[in-house]
Amino acid sequence: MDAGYEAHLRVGSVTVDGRDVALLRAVADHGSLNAAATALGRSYSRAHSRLGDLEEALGPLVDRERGGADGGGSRLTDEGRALLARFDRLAAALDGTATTERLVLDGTVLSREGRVAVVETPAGRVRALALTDDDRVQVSFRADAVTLHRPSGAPEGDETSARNRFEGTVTGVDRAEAVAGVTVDVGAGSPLVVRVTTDSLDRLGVEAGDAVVASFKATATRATRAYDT
Amino acid sequence: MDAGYEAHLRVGSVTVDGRDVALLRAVADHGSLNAAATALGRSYSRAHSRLGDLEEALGPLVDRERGGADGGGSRLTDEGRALLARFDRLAAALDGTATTERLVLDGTVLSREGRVAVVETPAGRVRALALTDDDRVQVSFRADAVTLHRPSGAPEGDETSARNRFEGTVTGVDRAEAVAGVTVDVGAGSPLVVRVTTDSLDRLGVEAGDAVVASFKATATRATRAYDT
DNA sequence: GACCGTTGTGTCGCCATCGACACAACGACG
DNA sequence: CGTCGTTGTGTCGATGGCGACACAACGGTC
Repeated sequence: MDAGYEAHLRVGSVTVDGRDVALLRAVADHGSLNAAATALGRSYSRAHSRLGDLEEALGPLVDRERGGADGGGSRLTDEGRALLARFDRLAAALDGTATTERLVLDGTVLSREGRVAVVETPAGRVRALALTDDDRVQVSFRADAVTLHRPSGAPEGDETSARNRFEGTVTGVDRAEAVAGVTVDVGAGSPLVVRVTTDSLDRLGVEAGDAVVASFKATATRATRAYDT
Repeated sequence: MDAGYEAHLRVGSVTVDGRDVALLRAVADHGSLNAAATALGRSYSRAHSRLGDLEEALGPLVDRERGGADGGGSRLTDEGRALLARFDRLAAALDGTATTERLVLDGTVLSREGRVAVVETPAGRVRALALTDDDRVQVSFRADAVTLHRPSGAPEGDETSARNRFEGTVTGVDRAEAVAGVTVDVGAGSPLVVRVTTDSLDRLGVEAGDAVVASFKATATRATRAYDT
């Protein structure tokens, strides 16, 4: 069971999705809407009308020329390129969250203050952004939202804004291409996985068996409904 | 122009989306598939067949009983509840990234090592996960991925895994319900926004005009194509 | 002036999806 | 044994989206 998403940008009445972006990108690559549509296996007429709808809401996205020795063609405007960049950033952000592993802890809410809740979990107390009013929750946060520290250099509460902290021992290091996964036993049922660059890993000098401190921000952790019973 | 997404979980041949989850949730609330379908304005027959497709791929999701004084009814199985919890976590994660503001910096890649690139930006050098082979990139990261430090307590390079760091001065603090947005001038065109709990803010004692250090992890920052000309 | 590959329109029909509807089976309860 | 509100099926028609296709307009080039 793997997680996925479909990104879109909503502007006024239209929502531009990955399909639209693929079309624009193909226009940029092929130099004509006709070639772009056929390259994507789509009909020109549909692509044309869709592009018209997009431009009605977003302003000119492509410069079009017709006639001439080569028959004409279409190229992206600056706005069109900006839209591609914007969508790429959104896709990058979403892709990161859909594919990045998360640590999930069962817990119960002890207190709330606005959207911030203090949750008791097997690994300790955690502050999280609560998205439910239930008190039985699951607390989760991303593997790349956790920063590792040596116990000696771990920050005290008053000096940093990352006040969720677990102390634990490293159980394994999985080095991949420039990025490593460090698994830390923090006393919970499942281990905490932290994504770190291999570079950082070497500087920290962390190995299996070492004691480390893992810290992460309350605003980066979420509490959702547990749905038990 | 606001960003959005459509979450789904892919299992084998079916993809369960928000519509399916809404149906399951309605079943849990109303105690029968019939009531759930009508409550959602959907036809029973379609809801029934869709549920059958889901269960064919996922195993039993609802306990169904027919007959009896009350005519019978349906209730979620443990697997069904687990699916709801799983989807809620995914939705929470995606919702966080789609709505959380990001700082975007234009930059050029100086060097690469695997997927990790060193990028020169107006605010300084940054390590990021590169999603493109282009050298003209935009570096972006989430407002809740940045941790603030007092200059005195800011960690040195060897003691933490968060090695991207900007020094700057606070230009404003926007307190909302339990969460505050701190804007920091880091020398780039647009200011850096950091999401912090008001509690952390008070502990740090940060006010406008103060010098602070902002740190964030390379694995939490992305480099995407800039698309200029 | 003919040619060519575009852009710009409109129409037609296919196909998937979904609501609407009809009807059998079920089983506890009065 | 009849009643009732379910579950379990199937069919029909409306709707929307999209490909396929046809055809005019355009404007450099040969």
